[in-house]
Amino acid sequence: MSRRTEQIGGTRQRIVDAAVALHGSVGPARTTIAGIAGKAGVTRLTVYRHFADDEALFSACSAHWLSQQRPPVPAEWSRENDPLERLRVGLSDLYRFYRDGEAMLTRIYADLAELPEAHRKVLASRNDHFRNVLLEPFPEAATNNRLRATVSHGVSFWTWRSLCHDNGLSNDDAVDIMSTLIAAAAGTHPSIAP
Amino acid sequence: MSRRTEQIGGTRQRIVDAAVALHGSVGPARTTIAGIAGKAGVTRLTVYRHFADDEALFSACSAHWLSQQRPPVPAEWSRENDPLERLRVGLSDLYRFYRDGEAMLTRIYADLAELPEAHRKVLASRNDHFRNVLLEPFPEAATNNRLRATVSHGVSFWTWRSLCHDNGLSNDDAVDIMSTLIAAAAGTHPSIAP
DNA sequence: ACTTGAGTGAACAGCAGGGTTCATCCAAAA
DNA sequence: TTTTGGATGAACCCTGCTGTTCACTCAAGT
Repeated sequence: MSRRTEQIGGTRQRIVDAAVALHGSVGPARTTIAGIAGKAGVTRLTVYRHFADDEALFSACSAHWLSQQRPPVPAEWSRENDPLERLRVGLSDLYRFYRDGEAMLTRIYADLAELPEAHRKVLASRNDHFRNVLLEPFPEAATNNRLRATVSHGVSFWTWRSLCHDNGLSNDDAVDIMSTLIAAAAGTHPSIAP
Repeated sequence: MSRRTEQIGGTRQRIVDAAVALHGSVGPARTTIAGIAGKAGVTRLTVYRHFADDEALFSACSAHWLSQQRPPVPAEWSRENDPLERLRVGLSDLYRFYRDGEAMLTRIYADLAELPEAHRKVLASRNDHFRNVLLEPFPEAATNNRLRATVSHGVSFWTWRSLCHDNGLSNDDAVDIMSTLIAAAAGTHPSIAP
C-alpha cells in the first residue's frame, strides 16, 4: 500500500505544483483547470477528482507555497519593547518575506477580489495583526489615527512593492524610510538612519 | 441635419455613459459589450457600429470621464519654488483628484494590466511627470535615490487609497504625512504640521 | 414623395471555460 | 490470480462572450 499511495500523492503533488506555478505567473484569476491539468501532465478529470472545488485546490496551493517560504514571525518582534526598534525588526522581517515571495504575492494581492472569501479574510487579518504588534509599544497607539494609518500603510505589500520593486530601493532603505515616517506620525522626530 | 446628428450623438453618448458607469463599478476588465448595450438601451450591434474596437470605446470613455473631473494641474504647482511648499500644493491637488475620482480610479488601476497598451503608457508617464515636477526644486533630486522613490510613492494612487480610503485619514492628514516622509528622505526634518 | 442610414431583431459561427458521465486501461495490493 | 481504484480518453451539456451577416423598420433630411 506504500508505493500505491506514493504514486497517488505524486500525482496530487504535480497538480499542486502546476497550480502554484500558474498562480505565481499568470495569477489565480487567470489560472484555469485546463491549464493546471496541462502543466501537470494529467487530464482535467484527474484534477476534479483530487480537489472537490476551487477552494480546496487553492488551500492546498497556499499551504504548499507557504511551506517553502520563511514567513514573518511577529511573535519574535514582540521581544523588542522599544517602539522604533520593534518597528525596524518587524518591517525588516516582513519586507524580507515580501521580497522573497514577490512574484507570488504580487499576483495574489492583484487578484485578491477573485479569491475565496475565507482566504481574503485571512490575509486581511494577518496584516491587521502585524499592524497591532508594531503599534503596541507606542503609548499613543490607541488615540493617534495617523499613527495607526501609517503603520497599516507600512505593513502593506503594495507599499513595499512601490518602494523596492518599482523604484529600486533596498529593503534597508525601505525600512528606514517607513520607520522614519511612522516615527514622525507618532510625534517623535528622530534623525533618518544612515 | 441638426436633429438627426443630435439623435446620433445622443445614442453615442448613452453608450459612453453606460460604459463609464460599468468601468467605474465592475471595472474595465469585467465590462462586456453586451453589458454596455444593455445599460445603454441599445443592441450590441449598435455599439459595434459606433466604436470599431475596444480601444476606441475606451478612449471615448476616458475622455468623457476626464471632462467631468477636475484633473490635477502640475503646471500650477511649478509656481511654488520652495520644495516643501510645492509638495504640499501638489499633493493636495493630486489627492483631491484621487478622492473625487476614487471609484473609477480604483477600478482603472486594478485592471491596469487589461487596459490597451497606449493608455497604460499615458498613466505611467503622467505619474512620472507629477514626480518630476515635485522633485525639481529639491537640490539633491538627481542624486538621492530615496528621495526619488519616496516622491514616486507619494504620487501613487494606491498610496492615497491606503492612507485615506483603507485607513480613514483626511486628505490633509495624508498630505502632511507624505510631505513629512519626503522631507525626511530629502534630509531635512521639519516638524509635523498640526 | 423619396432617399438615406441609424438602429433593430434574429440568427449564425466561434472560442474558452466549467462541470459531468461512461467505458476502459493498468498497475499495485490482496 | 483476482480485485481494486487511480487515471484516462472521449464524449457530452452548459454558460458567457466575441464578432458578423441579413433583412427590416422608421424617421430625419432632401
